[in-house]
Amino acid sequence: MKDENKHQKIIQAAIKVFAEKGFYNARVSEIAKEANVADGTIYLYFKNKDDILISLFEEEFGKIVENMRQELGKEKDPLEKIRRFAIMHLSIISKQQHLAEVLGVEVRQSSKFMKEYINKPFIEYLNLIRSVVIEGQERGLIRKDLTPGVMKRALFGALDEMARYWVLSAKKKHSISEAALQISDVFIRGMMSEEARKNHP
Amino acid sequence: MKDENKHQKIIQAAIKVFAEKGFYNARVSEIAKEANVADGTIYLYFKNKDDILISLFEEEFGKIVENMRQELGKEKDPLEKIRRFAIMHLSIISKQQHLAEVLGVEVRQSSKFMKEYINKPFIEYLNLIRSVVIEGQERGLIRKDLTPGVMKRALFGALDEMARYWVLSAKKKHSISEAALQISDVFIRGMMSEEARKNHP
Amino acid sequence: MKDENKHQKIIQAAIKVFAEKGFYNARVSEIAKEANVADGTIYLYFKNKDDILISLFEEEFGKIVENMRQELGKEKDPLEKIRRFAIMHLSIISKQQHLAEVLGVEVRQSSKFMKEYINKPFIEYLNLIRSVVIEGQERGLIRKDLTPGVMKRALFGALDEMARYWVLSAKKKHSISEAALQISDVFIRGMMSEEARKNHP
Amino acid sequence: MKDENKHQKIIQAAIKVFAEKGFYNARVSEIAKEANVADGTIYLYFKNKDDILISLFEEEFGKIVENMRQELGKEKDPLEKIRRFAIMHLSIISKQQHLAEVLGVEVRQSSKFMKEYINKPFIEYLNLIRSVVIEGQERGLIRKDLTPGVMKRALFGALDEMARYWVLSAKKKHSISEAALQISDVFIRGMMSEEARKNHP
DNA sequence: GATGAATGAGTCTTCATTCAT
DNA sequence: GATGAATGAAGACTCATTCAT
Repeated sequence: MKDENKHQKIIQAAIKVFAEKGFYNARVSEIAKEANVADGTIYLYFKNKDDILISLFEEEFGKIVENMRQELGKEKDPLEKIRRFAIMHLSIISKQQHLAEVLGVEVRQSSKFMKEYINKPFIEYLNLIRSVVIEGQERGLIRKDLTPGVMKRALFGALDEMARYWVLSAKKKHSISEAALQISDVFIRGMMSEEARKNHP
Repeated sequence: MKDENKHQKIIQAAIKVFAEKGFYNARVSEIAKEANVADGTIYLYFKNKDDILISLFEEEFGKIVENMRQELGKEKDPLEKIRRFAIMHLSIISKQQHLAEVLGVEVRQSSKFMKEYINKPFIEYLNLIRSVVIEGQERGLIRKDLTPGVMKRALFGALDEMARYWVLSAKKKHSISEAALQISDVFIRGMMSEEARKNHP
Repeated sequence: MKDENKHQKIIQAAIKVFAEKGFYNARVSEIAKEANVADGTIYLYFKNKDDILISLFEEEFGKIVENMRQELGKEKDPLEKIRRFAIMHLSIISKQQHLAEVLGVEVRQSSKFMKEYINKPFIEYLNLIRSVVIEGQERGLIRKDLTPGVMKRALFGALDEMARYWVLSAKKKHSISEAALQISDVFIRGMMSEEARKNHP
Repeated sequence: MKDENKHQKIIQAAIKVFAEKGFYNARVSEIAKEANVADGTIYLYFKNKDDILISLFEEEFGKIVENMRQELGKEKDPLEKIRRFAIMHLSIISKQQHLAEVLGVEVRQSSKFMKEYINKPFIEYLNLIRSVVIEGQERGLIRKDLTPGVMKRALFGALDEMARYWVLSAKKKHSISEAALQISDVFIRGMMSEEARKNHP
C-alpha cells in the first residue's frame, strides 16, 4: 500500500460511482474503470467493496469535520456559530455534490455491520452542533429546557433534508444559501432564551 | 390472484425483512418464509422484488398520509398544527418502527428508477407541512420571509433524523414524544411572526 | 377421462400453441387458456406436458397416416402413387399448417425419451413410401439398385423441407402444389427403370 | 477476453452437449463442465445461452459452407456437382456427427428470434445447390421447367432426412456414402434434360 | 506492484405440477 | 370432474474476489 495517489484515485472514483448508482448498484469494475486501474488493483488498496465505502467515509468525512471544527472556532457567539454551521454545511454540499450524495444517502442504507464504522465521524460531526448548543446554554443564550442531543439531530436533519432535495433536484429552485439562512434563522430564534432575544436583532 | 389477505401478509413480511436487512440485503426467499408462503407465491402478487418495495410505499405510506391529513383537519390553529404534526409523526414511527425504517431508509437509497414511484406519496406528505406554513403566513401567524418549501423540508428533516436515531438506537435515551415537543417548539417559535408572539404563551 | 370433447379441445389448443412457440417455449397455462380450461384440468387428461405432445402425435399423425394409406389404396400404379403421396403430403400441410409445424419441427427436437413414442407413427408414415417403392421394384417399374429405405427418407425429406419452408415463409412464393408436382416428377423420373421409361410420358 | 482457444473450447463443448440433450435440455453449467471452465467464464465469451448457439452456427456452419463452395469449384459438370454435393454433405455429417445433429435439429426448433441469425448461413448453403441447378439449366443439362428454389430444398431435404436417420440410428444399416450416391443419382436422372440423357451414361 | 481473466457462490425468477375446495 | 392458487425445484446469469503472469 505504497501509492497514496492511487488510493485517492480510487476513493474519488468510488465517490462518483457510488453517487451515481448507489452502493449496491455500483460495480467494483466500474470504480476500477473510472479510476483507470485494473479491477484487481482495488484489492491492493482496500480489503473489499465495503472497505472502500468505509474508508471513503472516514477520510472524506473526517476532512469535513476538521474543516468545520476550525471554522466554528473562528466565531465566538454560539448563536452565530449555528448560522455558520448551516451556511458551511450547505456550502460544502453544493461544492461536493457527489460526496454529499454518498455521505447523505449511504449513511442510512448501509448494512448494520458497516454502520458501526460509519457512525464515528458522523457522530463527531453532530457533536459539533451539540457543543455549540451546550455552550449557548451555559452562556444563557439558549433555552435550558432544550436537550442538546435532540437539537443536534434536528438541525442536522433539517439541513440534510434540504441538501438531499437540492442535490437530487435538477432545477435547483431554492437558492441553497438562502435556505441555509432561513433554516439557521428559525433554529436560532426558536432556541434562543428570552434573555438573548432582548439583545439580539 | 384473489387473496387480499396474502398480499398484506407479504407486505408485512417485507417490511420486517427490509427493515432488518435493507432492501439489497433482503432475500426474496426470506420474505416468503417470513410470510409463510412459497417463494413463487410472491410472484403471484408482485411483479418482482422492486415491485414489493414500490407497493409497500404506495400502500403503507398512503395510509399514513391520509391519517395525518385527517388529524391535522381537527386542529384549527396553524401553529398548533405544527406541534400535532411533530407529535404524530414521531408517534407513528414509534408504533411502526419497522415500517419507519423502511420508509426512512429506503426512500433515499433506492435506484433512480424506483424513486419516481416512491416520491409521490412522500411529496404529498411534505406538502401537508407546506400547506400549514402557507396557512400560517396568510393568517399572519408565520413570518412571510420564510419559504414554505424550505420549511417543509426543514421540519420533516429534523423530525426524521430524530426518528432515525431513535429507531436505530437500542437504548432509546431521549423520550421520543419529548423530542417531538422540543422540535416543534423550536420551529413554532422560530417561525412565528412578531405579532403572533404577543398572543402566544 | 370421460369428456372426449375436452381432450380434443386441449389437443387443438396445444397444436396452436406449440406451433407458435415451440414445445419448450409453450406454457401449459397458455394451452389451458387457449382451450378455455383451467390449468389443472389439463392434468386430468394428460399425464404431463410431454404427454400432450406424444398424444398429439399419436392421434393426429395417426389420422394422417390412415388417410394417406386409404388414398394410396385408390391408385394402382406405383409411380402414380408417388405423385399422389407428394401432392397429398403437401396438401395436408397447407390445410393444417399449425399441425404441420408441430409435426415437422418437434419431431426433431424433442428429447430422446420422447422420440421413442413419436417415431412409431412417423415410421409407419415413411413405410407407406417404402411399400410403394418395393411394389414398384417388384413390378419392374422402379430400379432395383435403389434401397427402399433410402428412398423413403429421401422423398419424405424432400417434401418435408419444402413444406417447412412454405409453412414458415410469409410470402408463399412457390405454389406448394406446383412444388409437389416438380418434386414427385424428379423422383419418379429418377427412380423409374429403363423399361418403365419407354411406357411412360 | 483474449483467449481465442477458450472460445473454441466452449463452442466444442456446446456442440457435444447440445447434440446430446438438445438446446433446451442442455444446461449452461454442463457446457462449462465439458469445456473445463467455470460457469461464469462462459459469459466472458458469450452474451448468453442463445448466443452460444448463434455463434456456433455462424462459425461452424460458415466453415462448412466455405468448404463446400471450394469443393464444388473443382468440378465443372453441374450434374457431377450434384453428386459431389451429396457425397460431401453426408461425409461431413458422418465426420462431425455432433455438429450435424445440432445444425440439423436446432435449425428447426429454435425460437423465431434466433432463426433470423441462424438462417443466413443456412440459406447460403442451400443457394450453393440453387446455383448448380441454374448453371445446369443454362447449359441445357437440367430441365428448365424445374424451379431452382424448389430443387435446392428438395435435394437438401432428401440428404438431410437421410443424415438425421443415420446420425440418430445406432445401427447404421445403410452405408451413408451408398445413400449419397443413390440420392444424387435419383436427382440427377430426375432433373436432367432429354438432351443430357443422351450424352450421359 | 499491477493486471484482468477466471472463478463459483449466490439469487431472482419461472413454470410444470399438485391439491384443497 | 373442474378449478386456479399455491408450490418449490431448478437454472441462467452476475459480480466480488482471487491469483497466475
